[in-house]
Amino acid sequence: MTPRCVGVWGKPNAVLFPDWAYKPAWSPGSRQVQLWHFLLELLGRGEGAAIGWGGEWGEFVIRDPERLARLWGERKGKPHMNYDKLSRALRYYYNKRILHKTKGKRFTYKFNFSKLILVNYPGYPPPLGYQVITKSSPFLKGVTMETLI
DNA sequence: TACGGAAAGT
DNA sequence: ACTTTCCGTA
Repeated sequence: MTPRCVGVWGKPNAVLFPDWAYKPAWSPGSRQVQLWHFLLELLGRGEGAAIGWGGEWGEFVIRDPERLARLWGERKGKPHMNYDKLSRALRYYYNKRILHKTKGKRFTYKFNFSKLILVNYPGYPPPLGYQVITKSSPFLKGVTMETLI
């Protein structure tokens, strides 16, 4: 099992999550990408046209909602995807504690990284050019690994 | 813009 | 299970 996806919080710092994050429990063989994986992919690539990190830890801003929806639709083979429907999927993340809304800030949401288990996966090297988060990573600002998990 | 119920799709 | 689709409501 290797880490499959990389999200970046201000290069060169990186966030890894393991292979099993792609697999819904009901379907061990499924590799269907989930929306929050996709968002972290785009954020990690620093492709700032559609989406970018916000000012706080885990916060992100959708800069071009319909463009983001189009990209998501392409990934999932849903040509009629739009922001209305994508945002409904984001709202389903509220109860699951994967995301919450940054109230008062347009198109701004925030990852609940503590729930996402976005910590380094011990025993595996980071992809080239990336750095694994550790307890002492300065941008964690005093948040411990135990807190994140 | 944003929310969340309801039902359908994969 | 995780959306996608649709839509009434605030």
